[in-house]
Amino acid sequence: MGLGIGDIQTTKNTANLVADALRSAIVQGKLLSGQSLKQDEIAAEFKVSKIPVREALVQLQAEGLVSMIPSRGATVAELTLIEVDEIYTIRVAMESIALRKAIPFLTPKEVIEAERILENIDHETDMTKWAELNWAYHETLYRPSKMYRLIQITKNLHNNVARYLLNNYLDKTYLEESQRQHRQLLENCKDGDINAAIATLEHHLGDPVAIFAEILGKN
Amino acid sequence: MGLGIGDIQTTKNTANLVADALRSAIVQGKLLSGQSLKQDEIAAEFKVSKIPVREALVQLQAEGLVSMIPSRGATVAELTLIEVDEIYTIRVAMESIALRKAIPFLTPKEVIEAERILENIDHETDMTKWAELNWAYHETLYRPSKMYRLIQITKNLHNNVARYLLNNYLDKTYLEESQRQHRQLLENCKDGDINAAIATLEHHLGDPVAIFAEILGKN
DNA sequence: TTTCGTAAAATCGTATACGATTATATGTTT
DNA sequence: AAACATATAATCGTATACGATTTTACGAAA
Repeated sequence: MGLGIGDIQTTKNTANLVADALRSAIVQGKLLSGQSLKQDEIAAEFKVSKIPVREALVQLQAEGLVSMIPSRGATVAELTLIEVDEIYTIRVAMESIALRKAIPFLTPKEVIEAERILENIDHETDMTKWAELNWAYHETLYRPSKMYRLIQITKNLHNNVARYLLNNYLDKTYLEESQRQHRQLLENCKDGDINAAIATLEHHLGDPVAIFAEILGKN
Repeated sequence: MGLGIGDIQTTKNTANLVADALRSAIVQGKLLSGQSLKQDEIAAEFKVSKIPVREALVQLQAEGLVSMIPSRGATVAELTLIEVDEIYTIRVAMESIALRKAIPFLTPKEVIEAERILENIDHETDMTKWAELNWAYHETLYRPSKMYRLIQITKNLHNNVARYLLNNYLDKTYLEESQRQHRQLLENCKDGDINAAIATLEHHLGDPVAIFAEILGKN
């Protein structure tokens, strides 16, 4: 049956809940890159034993958010600019595939949902929620592709760069430009213009990389 | 520091070893799709407790090889043909990126290694080892790209379809054709002809999908 | 026979405990 | 003071134990 976003998620076990909490903290930048993640500390914080904490860390390591070295512990994964660039390169390819496949199957349902999310983004001031809405918007456009694996991989990559975005990048000028691009992308999708949509997406995902490179150049 | 194939892997813990063993068994088809993976059984088999077994299962779930439902256990992940198709679509995109980035940095070292692997494939009769060598060949060509995340993701995808390949697909005709394509790809790479290399790769990765679709049509 | 309910068995989930490994502190020698 | 050795503390890794959940077996009722 595979993955699939619509899968019935029964109840989560403790490890899943811990992983969710740690993932949020990392993506939001509350846990900084390189910071050590001590099993006992985390276990105490969540009032659980180390067993589910270890499982959560293994999960997050697989997602690229945590680095683990046997017997030496876990840390919040660090990202070099080269890796950020790699991630955006992968994202452009993956999300282009998703768009190409999804656009012919896009229905008013997704369009309306996307528009609703864009309005929420307009009024959102909390950057953490902004990042969540940002991904929710993109995923809405990709979902009709039914390429759930691709979407999951891309979401992980998005989580990995979200920290960079939130810490180094977001100013009002960018946020407005980002929204303009979101709206243009949605227009392209509504028109069924796949090539235009992909071009807009490439532009949209290229901007952050350009700015990161500039930041790097200054140091 | 990130992932990176060259990372110093200190000693592996028990969970890593169990994950390695289970991964091999799944990729080789010794554990069949849908088969349940009981923690106590696996723990007894490897003469360890359930704790590292659970961590191994979480790891393999993240790789897409295992499905887990809380309180109900783990099974070897099943793959629909639609998912196999999705995986090959992603692989073509990812490996094209890797080739494009790698070819300008390809050195005689990788060329010689790739040729050596191809000779080994010629003489390999064990299909399990054939699959390993097959990936080793591809990875050799991608490594100069230094896109270690992309390579890791792609390797996982390869592992996911290897079962299909090994069970439904491999006959002498295909193996010979596959090797012809491998050698053509290597020539394209040596020539520095990126577009030709990508075209060969697309053809190489398209063949299995076509055959799978044919199998599906019969059922 | 089928359906339902209940009891028993199997299996999962995790807290506790303790040995193993690594990191840190302290003192000694050069 | 710097380098090394040793002792101590901190942390990781996992076996054991036991409660919780799910599955299975079995008998009663429809």
